[in-house]
Amino acid sequence: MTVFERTHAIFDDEDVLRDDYQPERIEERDEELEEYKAYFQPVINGKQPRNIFLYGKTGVGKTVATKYLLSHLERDAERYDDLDVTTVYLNCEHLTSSYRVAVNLVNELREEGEEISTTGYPRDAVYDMLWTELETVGGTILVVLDEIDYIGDDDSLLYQIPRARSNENLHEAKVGIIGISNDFKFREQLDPRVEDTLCEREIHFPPYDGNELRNILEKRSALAFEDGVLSEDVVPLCSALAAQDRGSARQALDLLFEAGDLARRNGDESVTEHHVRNARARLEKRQIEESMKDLTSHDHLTLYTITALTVFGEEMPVRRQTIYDRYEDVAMSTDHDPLAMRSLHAHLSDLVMLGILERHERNEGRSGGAYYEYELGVDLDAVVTTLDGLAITGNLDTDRLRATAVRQGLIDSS
DNA sequence: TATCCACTGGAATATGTGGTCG
DNA sequence: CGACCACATATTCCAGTGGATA
Repeated sequence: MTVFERTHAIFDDEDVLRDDYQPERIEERDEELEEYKAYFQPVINGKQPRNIFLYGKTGVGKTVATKYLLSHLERDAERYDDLDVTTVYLNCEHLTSSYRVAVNLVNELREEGEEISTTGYPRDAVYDMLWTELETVGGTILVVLDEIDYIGDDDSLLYQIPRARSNENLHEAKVGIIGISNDFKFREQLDPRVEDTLCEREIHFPPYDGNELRNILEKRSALAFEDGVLSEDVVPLCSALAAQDRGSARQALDLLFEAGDLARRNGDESVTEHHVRNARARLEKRQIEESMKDLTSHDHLTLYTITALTVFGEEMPVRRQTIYDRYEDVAMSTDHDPLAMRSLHAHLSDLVMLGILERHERNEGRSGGAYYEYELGVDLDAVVTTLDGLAITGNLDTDRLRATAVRQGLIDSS
């Protein structure tokens, strides 16, 4: 009997498919890079840097292009003795105010161990610290604020930075902001004065089409996979699926990686269309589960309530009052104080925004009035799996939930 | 066409948490 | 310690809303 068997290596270097991989060459973005490069020219000439605003959906090369150009810029600037270029990269994900972004910038610029805490200081004190740090660094400083739309409508920092010199907050340092956003509407919600300065140069990154994605995937897969393990139709399929959806290279690369990973785990010799299709389903499910994990406890209770209503035979979709009645019981049985109706309503709206719930508007006029009806907007299996892993549902019977759902054919029994 | 139902959702305000500073 | 700060969440209050019906 054979105990050990040689497995087939699928990947040569899987890191090439990862999010943080920085390719030697950026594919399919020649025009954008050309434009982008031109906007950096003043920096090399020793002038005040321009503020630049990049926008485009996720996975269309904004961040990769930025990191690529900035690393070249820093390197090329070293050839000039009178030039001192520093870049600071900050991802603003979850930083929902100017204050938080400022705190994170200060910490980014400070030595390890010298960081400040995220609350407690007056706003102006943090801004002063920021000016001090920027002055200490001096020279030309390019601040990249990725996913800047998280900052919402509190844009005072974006107003202050470009004006720091004329307000005598900065003397030595020349600061330029590079704002990156997924959401073009963000621009419109800015204060007009901020929009003027921040968006003085802007570049749009369009989604990739199928052919572009195919080229990108071919270049990457040549490095990532062992020779000959990809069957012919894998790259075209990943490209086509991603192109149909959002035109995101990120998505196409994730799909390719996941397909390879599945093949590896199954001990298969090659990656086939079949793996890609499975990978897609797995990624979708995982994405739903991820999005549900960072919700608040009352979001989870709300979600549990609706799931329970779905599984235990309530007529779907359900109205708010029905949800609320059940929710009160659920909250009590898990040692939570039930929230007021208005708050539950807010949680329902949040879940709708996240696509986890669906909401239908109904209006029965004088006799019935206007109201919403809610139901789950995502795969029931994914919801039950997530709820099962949560601490708050400890004394709720998620096993019975799943068993009942399976019995009713709402979930596959696998 | 005015009415009226059963909500919705904005705004002001309150509460609780985790922090600085003198 | 007490005064103060930022922020996430809740609560309270209530002016709309849109369409079936009298």
